[in-house]
Amino acid sequence: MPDRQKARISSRRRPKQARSADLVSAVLEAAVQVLVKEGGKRFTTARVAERAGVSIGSLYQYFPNKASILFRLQSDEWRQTSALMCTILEDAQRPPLERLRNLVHAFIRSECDEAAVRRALEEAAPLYHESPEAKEAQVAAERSVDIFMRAALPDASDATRARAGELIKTTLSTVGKAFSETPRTLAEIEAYAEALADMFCAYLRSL
Amino acid sequence: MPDRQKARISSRRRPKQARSADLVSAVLEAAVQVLVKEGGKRFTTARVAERAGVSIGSLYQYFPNKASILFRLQSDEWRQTSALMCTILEDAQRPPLERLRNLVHAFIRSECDEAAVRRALEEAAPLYHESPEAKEAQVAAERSVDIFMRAALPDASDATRARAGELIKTTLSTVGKAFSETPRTLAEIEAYAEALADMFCAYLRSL
Amino acid sequence: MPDRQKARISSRRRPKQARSADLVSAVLEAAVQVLVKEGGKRFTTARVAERAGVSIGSLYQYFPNKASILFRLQSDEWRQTSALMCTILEDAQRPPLERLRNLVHAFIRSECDEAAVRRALEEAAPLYHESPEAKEAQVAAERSVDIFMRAALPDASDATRARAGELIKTTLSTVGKAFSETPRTLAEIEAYAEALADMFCAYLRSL
Amino acid sequence: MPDRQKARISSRRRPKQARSADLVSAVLEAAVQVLVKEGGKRFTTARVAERAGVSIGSLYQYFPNKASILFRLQSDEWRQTSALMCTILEDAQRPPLERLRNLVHAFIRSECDEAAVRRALEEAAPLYHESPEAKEAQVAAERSVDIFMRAALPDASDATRARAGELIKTTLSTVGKAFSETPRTLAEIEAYAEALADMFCAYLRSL
DNA sequence: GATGAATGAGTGTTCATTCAT
DNA sequence: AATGAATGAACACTCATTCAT
Repeated sequence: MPDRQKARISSRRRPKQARSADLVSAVLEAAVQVLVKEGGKRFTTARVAERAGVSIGSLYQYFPNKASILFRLQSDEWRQTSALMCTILEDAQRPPLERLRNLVHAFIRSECDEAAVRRALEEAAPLYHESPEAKEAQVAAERSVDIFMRAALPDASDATRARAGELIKTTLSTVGKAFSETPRTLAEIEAYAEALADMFCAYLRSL
Repeated sequence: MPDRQKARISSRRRPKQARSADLVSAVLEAAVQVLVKEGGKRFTTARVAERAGVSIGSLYQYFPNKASILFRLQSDEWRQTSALMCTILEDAQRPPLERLRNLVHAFIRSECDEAAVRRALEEAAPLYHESPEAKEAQVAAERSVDIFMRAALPDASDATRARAGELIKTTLSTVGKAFSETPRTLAEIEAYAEALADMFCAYLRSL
Repeated sequence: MPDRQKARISSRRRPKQARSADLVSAVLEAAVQVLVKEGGKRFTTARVAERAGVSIGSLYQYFPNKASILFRLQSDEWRQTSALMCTILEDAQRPPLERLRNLVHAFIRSECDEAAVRRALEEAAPLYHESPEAKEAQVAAERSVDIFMRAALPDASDATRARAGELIKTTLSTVGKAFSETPRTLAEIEAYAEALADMFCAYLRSL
Repeated sequence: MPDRQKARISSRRRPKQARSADLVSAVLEAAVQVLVKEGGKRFTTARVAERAGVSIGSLYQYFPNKASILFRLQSDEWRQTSALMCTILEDAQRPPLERLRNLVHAFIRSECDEAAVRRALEEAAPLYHESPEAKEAQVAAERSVDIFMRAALPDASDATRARAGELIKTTLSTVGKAFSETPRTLAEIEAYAEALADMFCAYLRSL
């Protein structure tokens, strides 16, 4: 279907799609603002549309319902975090455990940055862990972790490696989330990340 | 009917408390059912009252508002978990790392048992981390952890010990929560708990 | 019916009735307190009963409904005010216009004293102007006014006298009410009463 | 249908305002009906919306809360009454006391007309004496009264004039209100207004 | 395509009153 | 007679979503 392809290729320049992209990003930015300034309970479509300078009707043209806005916010965040993880974990220049240590620091820092939005997001809606878009990013991250684990535990069995990878991934993300729930100083962040990295390294070395 | 009489005798002494206790527990049970069967979004005072076979008015006689029901559910759970932790951690019979391993297993199992309610609870309301009742249980748990850490890391500095204790506590609770979010087989539970315990032990040994 | 009379005569000493009188007055006092401290909107039977140290059931034994409490408060006040008016107006010692001047002063002062209760009373319920008990007191006051008017306007026609009496009565009560709506200093009270009395005297002299 | 077209043309210019004005006036009319037919206690937003043929949601689009409806009714009335007073009092053609007499008659008549709504209004809510809109009208009326009093009492001191003006204003409004509380015949209205005017004139002449 | 007025089901909560004990 | 737990109708107000223009 060449037409379709043409459309896709040229899409970025077509005025409608450009406009819709503007609208979508305006809505998303507004959503973040509403979330942070008003809290999850006061996160309403009307308020988002108003702050975005867009009519509710238009908002509903691009987002089928309120959940889809929150959902989109969440998967965007996931995508960013995944990209970060991939970049650091795949840095073949450095030895595995140093990469892991870097990852932990970067991740904890990034969690603390995004804490306000994340908190409001959770307050506003049940979290959408199962979204297809989120899955995509997760798969990429998963692959990076696998590659990393193979480098870190070259001699372990596949099962051990999988379990350890899973555990580290979960620990990093949930502990990072919990830690960032309270506002932290830079020093606290570094100290906590260091301890967490210590734990991971000790664990990997023990396997 | 001697049983009945006994019951009568003991309830006649404190008729109010007994009746109100019935009502309170009926409401709490109903709340759990509504939470699990309908989800957090459909958790309404009316639905809880109806399922409890109680009028809304009566519900509001014992719970000042909707949040207080959720809150109560949560702090009851907290109390149980804390008690469990204290019991295991303070078991001076066993060496520290064995106690830790036992704790991890018990905790993960208990998290999986309570997963449905917990999930719905989070969906229904921002979690009430700061409740005085919850605090009390937390303080007891904290103390147990301190005692345990002193046994596990007798030679470490106070700062190291505190940080390690904090990290293990957070990791156990958040990872347990995340793990229990998806339904698990017994085998999965055991394997995961074992890996987590391994990580903790490796960490403590490394300090 | 002698039995009935006996009962009536001894009523004050019979323990039951004494108790009920206590209860009634406790409720009425509590009602005033609730009215003043909580405002008309928060004037509920439960709150009144609680402050009176009485069960709601008992309250309802003596007052058929919430309105009847407010109603009773109101007619008690009316009775007091009427008594005051009668006393002053019928004071044959003084010339009519002096009596009128005294009445105006006394009335305005008394209105200012009772302002808080009156305001809350109005806020709590539509006023019960038509109560039989209130009527009784009003009739007595009416009679005093008539007597007074005859003394003040001996030569006027009955119609004129009736109209003037009616007008002065209404003016005194409504203007007094309006004036006392805002808190006043003693000096303000005296000045206002003086002006009002001036107006009445000028009016009566002109007839 | 030229009339229709004219209407259309003028409404097309401000379609929002025209429609919203319709809705607002429909709600206000419905509010008056509910107030008069059902009484202040049964004055609910739902009933008003229903009688106005409008959804509750729409009602709340134009009135932020129940009080605002009552409030609007009240201030509209105030505005009308103020305009009436200004017109009559500032009529420099006639001598002051004749203007006053005219005012009293007009005012009492208007009070009797509006009695039903006013009564229900009072029953429905504590009166909103302090509204900014009401204030505006009151200020205009105040000014008219000042001008009038200067014409009526050119030689009195400022203090005397102020007090007399205040007293007459209060008396007229409160007595008018009380008088109109009961349904009256035209003859009664005239007679009462005459007596009231007599009292005012006698008072002013006496100063 | 864009708008935003209109909708109305749904929410948490109160409180006058009843009635079994 | 006294109690106070139980009732449930009623309320003000919100907000996701639709659809006529």
